[in-house]
Amino acid sequence: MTTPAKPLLTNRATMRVTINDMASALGLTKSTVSRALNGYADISEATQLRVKRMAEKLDYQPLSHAQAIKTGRTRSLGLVLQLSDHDAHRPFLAEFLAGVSNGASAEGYTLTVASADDEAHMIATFQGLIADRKADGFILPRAMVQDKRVTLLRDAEVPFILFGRQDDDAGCCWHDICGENAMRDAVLHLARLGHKRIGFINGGLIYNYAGLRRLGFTAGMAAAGLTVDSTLVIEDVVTMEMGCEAGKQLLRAKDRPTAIVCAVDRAALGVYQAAAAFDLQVGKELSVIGYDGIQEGAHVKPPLSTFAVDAQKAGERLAKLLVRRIQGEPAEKLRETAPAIFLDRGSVGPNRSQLQ
Amino acid sequence: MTTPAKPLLTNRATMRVTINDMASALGLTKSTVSRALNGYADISEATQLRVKRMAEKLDYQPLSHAQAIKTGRTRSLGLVLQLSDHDAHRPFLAEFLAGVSNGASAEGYTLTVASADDEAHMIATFQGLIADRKADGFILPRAMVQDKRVTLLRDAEVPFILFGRQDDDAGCCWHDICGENAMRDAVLHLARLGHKRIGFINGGLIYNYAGLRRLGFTAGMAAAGLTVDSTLVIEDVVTMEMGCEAGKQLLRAKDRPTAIVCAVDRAALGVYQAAAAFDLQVGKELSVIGYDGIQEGAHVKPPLSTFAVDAQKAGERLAKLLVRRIQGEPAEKLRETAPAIFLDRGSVGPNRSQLQ
DNA sequence: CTCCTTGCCGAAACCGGTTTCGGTTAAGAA
DNA sequence: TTCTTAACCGAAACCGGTTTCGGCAAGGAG
Repeated sequence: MTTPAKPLLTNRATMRVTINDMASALGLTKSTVSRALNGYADISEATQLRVKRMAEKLDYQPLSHAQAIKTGRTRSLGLVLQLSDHDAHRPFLAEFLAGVSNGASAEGYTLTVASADDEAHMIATFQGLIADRKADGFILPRAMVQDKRVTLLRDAEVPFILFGRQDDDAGCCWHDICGENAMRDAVLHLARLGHKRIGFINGGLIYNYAGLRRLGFTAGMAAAGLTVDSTLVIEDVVTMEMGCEAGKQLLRAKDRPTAIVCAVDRAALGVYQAAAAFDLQVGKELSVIGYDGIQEGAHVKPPLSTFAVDAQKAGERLAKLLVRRIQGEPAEKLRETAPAIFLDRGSVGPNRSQLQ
Repeated sequence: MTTPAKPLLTNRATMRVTINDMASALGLTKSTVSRALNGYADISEATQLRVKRMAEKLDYQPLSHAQAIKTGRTRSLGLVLQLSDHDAHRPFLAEFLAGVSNGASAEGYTLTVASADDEAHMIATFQGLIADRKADGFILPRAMVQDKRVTLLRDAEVPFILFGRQDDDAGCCWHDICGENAMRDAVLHLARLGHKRIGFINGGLIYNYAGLRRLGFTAGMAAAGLTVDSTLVIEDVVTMEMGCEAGKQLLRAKDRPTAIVCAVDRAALGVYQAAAAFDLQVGKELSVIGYDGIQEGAHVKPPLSTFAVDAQKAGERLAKLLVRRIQGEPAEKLRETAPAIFLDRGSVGPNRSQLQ
């Protein structure tokens, strides 16, 4: 057995300036330099300033994984993507990732991304990343009702933040879009246009948002003085195909709805197909409102009226909040929601049915 | 000035087993343990085995950033996404990322992702990641003709791999899909169906693939015994809107093409709109072939015939090749291509024009 | 039997930081 | 003047690894 193959580069061309360089440039010891940069109280203001100026001048930045071996924190955020979940978040993935990455780097953090096929692989991935201290905290996209990630991270005492909310909220912080308000507003908007029989196609029940959006829908119906017909509510629809099926089922009803609210745009696009199968014109004979604001919605005819979520902004907020969590702020202080923006396009119109 | 806020956790619940634990469990020194695990020749086979067994038993894995401070390598791959480029790679982003992440973790590497808005931000991001040693090597998606990333990384002597190819190939390794073969085959397929006037809508000229695909198109025309009408070739089309415009321009020609080959699916979807504007039925009066295999192509009517690329597989290969590059294999040995898979769906038919 | 390798491992330095622990100096109190 | 105290910084240990160097024992050659 021979010595292993030599790496491509032992010493990289770009020689960094280390804390020792700083120390000798300043005539101080490296311990003083370190404490000055970290704002310790036992270093005089004058010295702190001198050190920080020199750091600026020499463009010194401590090597994150060098400090990590002592501090345990590596200034990086973790993000584990689950792929099996019916590509529900693929449309926003690029924006979301950009947001997270920007938010992280604005705070001096980097982003470590992993992916997992199923739940078992997922928790194994988390455990690996935690054991290797690859991330100081995690961003959990798509909060679920029974979220194993939450229990895992809570047990391991690793900071995390949810994109979505959580009922069992101990140690949970989050940033979320108020989907329930959007659903409520959708119903109210339709009611104002004279719609009375309004169908609801909900999203994936394993996700926490589904319960909230159903609540928003029923709240809207109640506020509009309408009663919810449980035969007009279909749950757990996440793809266009399923949306088409659900749409057909609703349109097949003897007292067909004049409007359908969808918890996700993909389902709404499926409803377009169902409407076509029933020779109904969307926006005239059938009103449809979606949620998500995916690009395809702008290209169908008529353009889908929907509630757009700013995935990039959400990613950025999540990253920034997680950093604050890592730095010790209590979880309860780090919970916020943002509204979805209604895009009133072509798929909604006044109720034309005889029943009105 | 007080001491900074205490971090959330000083010692995490999950106590790792360190090399010292290994050493004392084995009755060896940590230097011996380290060399045994790294396969040094001056450690006896018996001891190596004993150490490795114990590592297995105790589930010991060296902390990557602890070794990094000495070795300089942190077992992580870097990926910088550029967002401004007309969302050309967004459709595959999820699959691509999954592939990269899987390939990396199969080799014991993690993935560090960053994003950049423009070129300046991009190189700044690279420099930051390099200075902080956040990645041992980089995956460069979408090889460009003049690729600043390549020159930057070459200068910094940091390993990298291209998704795409590069003319100035010193130090470059890559994995790429043979788009030129796909374009050639598209032409040959159309020629066999009697098409003679074949238009070509090329993709973004800043990318290296555009030149290759144009070459493939002209090679196909030559092989089919057809001459290229330069008025039927439109360059630099990357969005559906631009594809629609380009399609209209082609269909406006006095001797209108009976088939159009598109270097990217988005352009092909634009051609669908153009065809609708000219009251031409795609697949009958106008044949269209795309390239990429994006999901939307399966949902339009008729379904778009296209060449699908396996983005996940590509990501996986890229990660694995990059690891080999990092471990010292010469770049020339790490260049490979894969074919795109033709999906013969509904948008291609025999030439029905009177001219045939 | 001595000398020289060779095989094998321990000791110690090192990587780039952080953090604890003292020690010195100057200022204020007695 | 002397003692105490606070302010400030250096020395050294430490984090979890890697790598160089040197030493010991066994084996082969002379």
